[in-house]
Parts: sequence; structure tokens; C-alpha cells
Amino acid sequence: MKMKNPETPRPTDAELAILQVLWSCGPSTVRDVHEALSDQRKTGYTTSLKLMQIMTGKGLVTRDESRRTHVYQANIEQDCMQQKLVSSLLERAFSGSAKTLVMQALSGHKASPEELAEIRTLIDSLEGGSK
Amino acid sequence: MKMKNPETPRPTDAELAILQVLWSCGPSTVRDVHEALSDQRKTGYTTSLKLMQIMTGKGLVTRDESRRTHVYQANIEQDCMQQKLVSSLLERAFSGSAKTLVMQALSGHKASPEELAEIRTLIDSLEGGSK
DNA sequence: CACCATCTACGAAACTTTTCGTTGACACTA
DNA sequence: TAGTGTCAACGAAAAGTTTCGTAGATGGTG
Repeated sequence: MKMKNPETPRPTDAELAILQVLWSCGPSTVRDVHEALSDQRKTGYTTSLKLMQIMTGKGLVTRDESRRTHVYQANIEQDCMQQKLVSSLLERAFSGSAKTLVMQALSGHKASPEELAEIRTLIDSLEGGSK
Repeated sequence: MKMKNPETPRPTDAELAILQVLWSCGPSTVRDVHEALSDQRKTGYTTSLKLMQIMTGKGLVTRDESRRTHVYQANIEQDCMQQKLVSSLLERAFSGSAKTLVMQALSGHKASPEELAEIRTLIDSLEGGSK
């Protein structure tokens, strides 16, 4: 077991798909994850296994090896990773302008009136807090 | 010159950095782009050249070869690419929930009151339009 | 013209990502 | 206990990305 960067790296697409499963299903075996992804990804079991081993090395996930069938879990909160990914995209494609990113997200994808109301509430609190 | 996908692929990080320069500076030579990136990227001139040649093959950029020094320009609008990237992130990391993405973007990065007001105006128009 | 600077093209090396075949260990069961 | 099935580990192949060295062409200068 080797220690790497204290900060977890940006996951690749395939790795992110696995994290999504771990976030939504909680600690899971390779078999569980592979089955959960079987409709979106038509790759073999050992591919999922290999990815999860690599992710363990990167610190993206941890695993319980106490039993023969290892149980994996995400090593970073979903919120935290989402924050990382948004920040990264913001820097790489939006020159840091959160406004532009939000406008693109809202104008390109329909959100329900309820969701829009929630966002409005957040904006209210941000404005209020900064005053 | 070979035709590829009608749809431009998602650019890599290095490619996106080059697109940023082309968007902000307009049509540019390899030399121009390389110098513009010289403080963020400490790679050689031929690396930038190679990337831009690859991007030409992918359809991300086009070039004017009529003179010895080729002039490159982005083959996709900045808005359009931003839309693609946000959509991609939305699917890969947010299960399609624009609301969650927007909330993460706004709560993690401060936007000015003016920007918040603009976003609010957009929300207003979205609510009005959907009614 | 001969030299020098700049540019494109080509190819290869290093690295990362994605994929899977094979092997050996382990557990269950007939 | 012998057979069957599942699992982790390993290595390697395939594909994509990033980097640069070198070569050849071109244009300008003395």
C-alpha cells in the first residue's frame, strides 16, 4: 500500500462512472459495480476490477480486504468531487466566470419551476450574506 | 484532408487551452498561440504545433494554408463548446441535474451582486417562458 | 548566391487510459 | 476430496495524449 498525493486527482470518465455507483449504492463489490454499469458499459468484469484497483492506488476509493470479496467505497464525498469538477471546468473553459457557466447550464437544460425557485432562494441568501 | 465526425469531439485539456487562445485572440499562428500560452505551459514550440495539427484532424480548428505561415481558427463557437462541456459534466457527474450543478457552482465560487442579478433575470425569463 | 531564422511535417518516445486473457487462490458442494 | 464457480492479481495489448528531435522548405539579408 503506497501513499500518493494527499489530494485526490481528477477522475477519468470511466472512473467517474464507478464513483457514481459507489455514491448512489454505498460500499459495493466489484461485481456489484460491474453489474450496475452493465447497461451503459459493455466491458468485461476484469476491466471494472482493474479500474477499481487503479482507483485504489490513486486514493479515489478505499477497500475492505478483510474478506475474500473486497468491498470498495468512495474516498471522497460526492459534493466535494462535484465541487472539484465544477471548479476545474470553470478554470479550463470559462476563465473562472461562474456566471457564464451557470447561464450556460440553465439556458441549455430545462430545470423545473421548483428547481428554479430553489436556485433563486440560494441567490437570495448569497446576496444577503455578502451585504 | 480527411473528413471525420460531423460532430466535434470533446477536447483534451491541452487542446482546450489552445481553443481558449483562439477564441480570445481570433485567428492566430502557431507562434501566436504558443507565446500566449508560454506562461501557463512550459512546453516547446513543436508541441503546440503538433497539438494544433491534431486538432485540425479532429475538426476542432481549421487553418488557412495559403501562406507559408498557417493561420488557425477555432471551428466551433465558444458558446457552443461551453454548452457541450457543461452538458457532458452534467451527465457524467451530476446525473443530469442542472440544479445541483448550478448550486455547486454558485456556492463554491463567489459571484458579484451584478452577476447574481443577471442570473436572477435569466431565471425570471425561464419561468416566464415556460408558463 | 550563401547564410540564417522560421515554419511545417514527420515520426518516435514517454505516459496515461482502457481493455482483457490468464493464473492462482479460495470456497462451496456433491 | 474432486469438481465447479467466483474472485483478486498480474501482465500486456491497444488506444489516446503529450512531448519533442530532426529534417526539409521557404523567405529574407548581406
